Amino acid sequence: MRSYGQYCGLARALDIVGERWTLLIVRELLMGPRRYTDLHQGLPGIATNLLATRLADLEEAGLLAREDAPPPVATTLYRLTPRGEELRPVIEALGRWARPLMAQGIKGDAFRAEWLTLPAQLYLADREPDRAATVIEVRTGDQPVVIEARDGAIRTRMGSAEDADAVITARPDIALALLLGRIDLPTARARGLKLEGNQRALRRFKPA
Amino acid sequence: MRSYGQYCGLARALDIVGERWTLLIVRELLMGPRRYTDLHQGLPGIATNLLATRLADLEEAGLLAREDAPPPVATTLYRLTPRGEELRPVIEALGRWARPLMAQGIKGDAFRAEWLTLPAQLYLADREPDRAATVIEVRTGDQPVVIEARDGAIRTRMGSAEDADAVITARPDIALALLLGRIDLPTARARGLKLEGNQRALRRFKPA
DNA sequence: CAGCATCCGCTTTGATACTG
DNA sequence: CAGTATCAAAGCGGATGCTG
Repeated sequence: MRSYGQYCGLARALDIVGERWTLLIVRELLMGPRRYTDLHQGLPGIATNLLATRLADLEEAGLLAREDAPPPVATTLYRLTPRGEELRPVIEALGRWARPLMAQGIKGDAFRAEWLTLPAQLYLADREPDRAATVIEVRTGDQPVVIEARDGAIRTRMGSAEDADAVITARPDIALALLLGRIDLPTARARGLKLEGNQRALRRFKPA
Repeated sequence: MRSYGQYCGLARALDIVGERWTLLIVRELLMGPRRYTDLHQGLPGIATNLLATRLADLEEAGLLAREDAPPPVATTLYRLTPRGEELRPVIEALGRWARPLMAQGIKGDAFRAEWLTLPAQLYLADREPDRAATVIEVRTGDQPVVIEARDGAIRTRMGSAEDADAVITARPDIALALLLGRIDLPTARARGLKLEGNQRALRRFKPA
């Protein structure tokens, strides 16, 4: 554990969460407790030994705790402690700063549908908070995601929606550009996006 | 420039500002334009070649720009671009998260008076916004700092105050603990703190 | 002296293989 | 499934040298 050796809040924070991969591990755990294998799959590119040492460091720093999963599965789960959860505003601030970076397209980068949660929460707002909920399903590759506008808030969850108002199938950067109004529907379609259901559902979402 | 290669805002942000020392350089520049030598002194422990490459990376990423200082000095200044300034909320979020870490005392860490700016802004509030300004000078070692409560806001600046209501001379962790109300004045005095002037001036400040 | 670039020993990281 | 072991490559810290 190398330290900056400075009596400065930023430096001490970075002593704990500033190493490579650490905040990305926290990102994964902010979506709920995970098994080692889940984390490894959610962090493409990380070496397994690094993941193991980071988890040990985070546990020692009091940001996460191991726990035994309930009987049927009987494995180890990693869960953020309250102190670890307190990093959410940090990750949100970085996520907001990153908005222009997401507009640059996916290039050759890896992508997991779970990662849509962050931009959906940070970049989208509900244009019509007083109307009944609008639900869309987004299919970008590995897993479908449900994005829902309800009561002025945006919620996301993994999985399919029986009652989706619309279903988008597209590359993640195209889907995001459409939802954020950076491109219009014809342009998105020209870039391979498929839309089923009621296309008016999209208007429910506006850039935050 | 190593990349995580993930289409995720957090990962892309960390591709740019996640390397060692980078956010600490931004911390320095958030306090105003600096010369190379100022930066080197404000970042105890950084290797000079690392500072040079980080500055080049930050310039290429559009977060800072070099400029020539006005005639009398005639040197190069490094200044954050607007995009670089937008990192302020990120550093503030990390600074807030670090609050318990600052309570752990200075241990053997290096300290610069300028670093008091962050905790003063983030951890202190004005208890009596309607009264005339209260000004205190804090002497912690290298340079004096002025902390001022005025109109409900906390301001800091480097230097001395002619008209200070009180002057504190102490180790930075002791001064901070006193201002934040974590220890009382007798305890602080027992730990070597000296207070001149009106000790009621301290009551103007409360923990944020 | 300010502003780097170069070199060297050490630490961290990444890729892969292996184990209970 | 959940890691540990191994080793090469990259990154870092410190010292020193170069250039205006």
